[in-house]
Amino acid sequence: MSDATMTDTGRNFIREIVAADLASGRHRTVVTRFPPEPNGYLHIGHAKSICLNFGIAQEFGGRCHLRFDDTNPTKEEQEYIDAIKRDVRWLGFDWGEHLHHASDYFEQLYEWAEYLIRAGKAYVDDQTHEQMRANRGTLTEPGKNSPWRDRPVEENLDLFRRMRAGEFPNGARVLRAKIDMASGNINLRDPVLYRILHASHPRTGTKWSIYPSYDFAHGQSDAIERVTHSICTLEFEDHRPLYDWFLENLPVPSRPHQYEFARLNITHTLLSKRVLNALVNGGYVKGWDDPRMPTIAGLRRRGVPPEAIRDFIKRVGVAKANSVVDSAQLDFSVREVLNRTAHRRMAVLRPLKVVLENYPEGRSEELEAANHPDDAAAGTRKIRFGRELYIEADDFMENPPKKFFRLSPGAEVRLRYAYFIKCREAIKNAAGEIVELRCTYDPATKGGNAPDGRKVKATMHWVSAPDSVPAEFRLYNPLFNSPDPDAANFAADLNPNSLEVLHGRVEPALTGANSGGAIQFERLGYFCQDPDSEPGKLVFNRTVGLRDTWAKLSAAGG
RNA sequence: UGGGGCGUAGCCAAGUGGUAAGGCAGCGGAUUUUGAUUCCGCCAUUCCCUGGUUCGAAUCCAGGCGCCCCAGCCA
Repeated sequence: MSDATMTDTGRNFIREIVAADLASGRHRTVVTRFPPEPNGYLHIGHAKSICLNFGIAQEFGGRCHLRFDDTNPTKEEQEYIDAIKRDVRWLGFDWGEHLHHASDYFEQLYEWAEYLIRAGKAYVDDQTHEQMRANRGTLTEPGKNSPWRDRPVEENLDLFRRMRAGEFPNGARVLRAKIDMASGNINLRDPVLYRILHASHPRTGTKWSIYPSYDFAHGQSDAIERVTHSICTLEFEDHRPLYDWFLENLPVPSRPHQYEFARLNITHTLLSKRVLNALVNGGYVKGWDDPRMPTIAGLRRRGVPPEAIRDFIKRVGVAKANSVVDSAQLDFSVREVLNRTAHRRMAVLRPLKVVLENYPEGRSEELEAANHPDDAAAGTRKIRFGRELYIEADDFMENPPKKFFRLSPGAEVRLRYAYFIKCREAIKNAAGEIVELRCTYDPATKGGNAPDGRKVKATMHWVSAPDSVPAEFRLYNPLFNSPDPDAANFAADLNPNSLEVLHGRVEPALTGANSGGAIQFERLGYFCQDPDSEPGKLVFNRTVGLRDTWAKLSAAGG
């Protein structure tokens, strides 16, 4: 199934705007852009913007640019630029020739700043940071004009050029637009266009000692690139009048328009670069790609396929209402893709030894197992069966409750692809813990069917004791205890049990065969071999579990 | 009487004057060599509230209420 044939439930009002603009002839081709600031790794919230921007361009035969909004060199790093490019590609999108940077336009932006000065629409302000803040007014009171607001054009030009030349220290002066200090929209109270920053930029080095603000760079960059639809999140709604003001007062080559949508929120997940940064720097996780992280890199390492992320984004829709999507929704999309594609293998997370007393010692045999129950093309593999096996400890209960239909004393179950077995006795150690099961097998049931037609209620997974290999299983729980943690004190909501490590066993067929995609350990869920595990050591990250109605029944006490 | 947005089921989300789509979650049931998958069925007499207009309102009008964003020389 391709993305196009997947259920697309959510409405997307932006797609409708684009379709209407194309139909009316307002635009001949649609041009969008994904404009990250390279100050951190991309997370699944960014995936919404990426899928939206690239998706719309794709759908309408237009193009989508990748543009780094690199106007603040104090926060930006090359590592992030590289990671962002890698993640966008991995998600399945291609910007073609259109890799751009706001810094590509620094010279043009500077010229436009002088243009505004000459038009009497911008001025150099000598006020201190504190004075500016004090004169900005409040949410309910208007601001006051700066004493420097009516400085002559020539003086503004001279000062601005000297700012560029690096004559003044950080913070000494700024260039401001002359709009309206009494506006109800605070963005229009003479916003800052340029500030002095003696900092080295990842791309322009030390060439500049002044840098444009987001507001002065964004819309003009869109115009230079002939972006038609500049799609951003809701918090920029207030900036739209300013975005438009620049485009109307500058000789820009095209007239883009800004549209806003609600950002993505997911339960048990914090999607803010500030918090993710703190998690990495505070050592709460191993890095930006820790499988517990909601970053694209973390999800990838966990084994989430890009198709699942695209499907998830498509399902949640694009609207303007603030919302929090249930993480079960993401799990569903992951399972949806993995169920179709992941090969099946058997494994035990908590091994319990089973000895088949009537199976001849020293003998073993080879059985055939399907790699995928619904896809014969996935082929089969051979697995070894013998007298000593391991089953999942959870699959045995000495005193089973009603409706437990796996192994218990006297009960008969099927070992998948193998034989029916019956439990005779549970052996315990001095502490009273069950350490081994003595069972018998029915040789007539080879392959898993009884010639006399008798049925069993359960089919269990297993591995051969001598032939299986040890493996480490990492089970990831939500990083946060609270469904909706407070970003202000995320540390208080951190879940100390976000990582659980188990030492179990897997089929040897797994060794080396699994680099890349996730596999399903039958009944245990989907796992991905950790790309960073030591050579020769098998480490599996749990991508997502299976729906487990038995777990629900027992949790409910049923 | 600062400005800008948003309120449809437990969670997302369509619907824009003709009698409440779809998905997730949940709940029943069938099939099943994964308690998975798949398949069937159920799940809003009502759309934040109150009035009004209309034959007819989630949709239009008026007035309320609630939530989010904005006072960086961050983006």
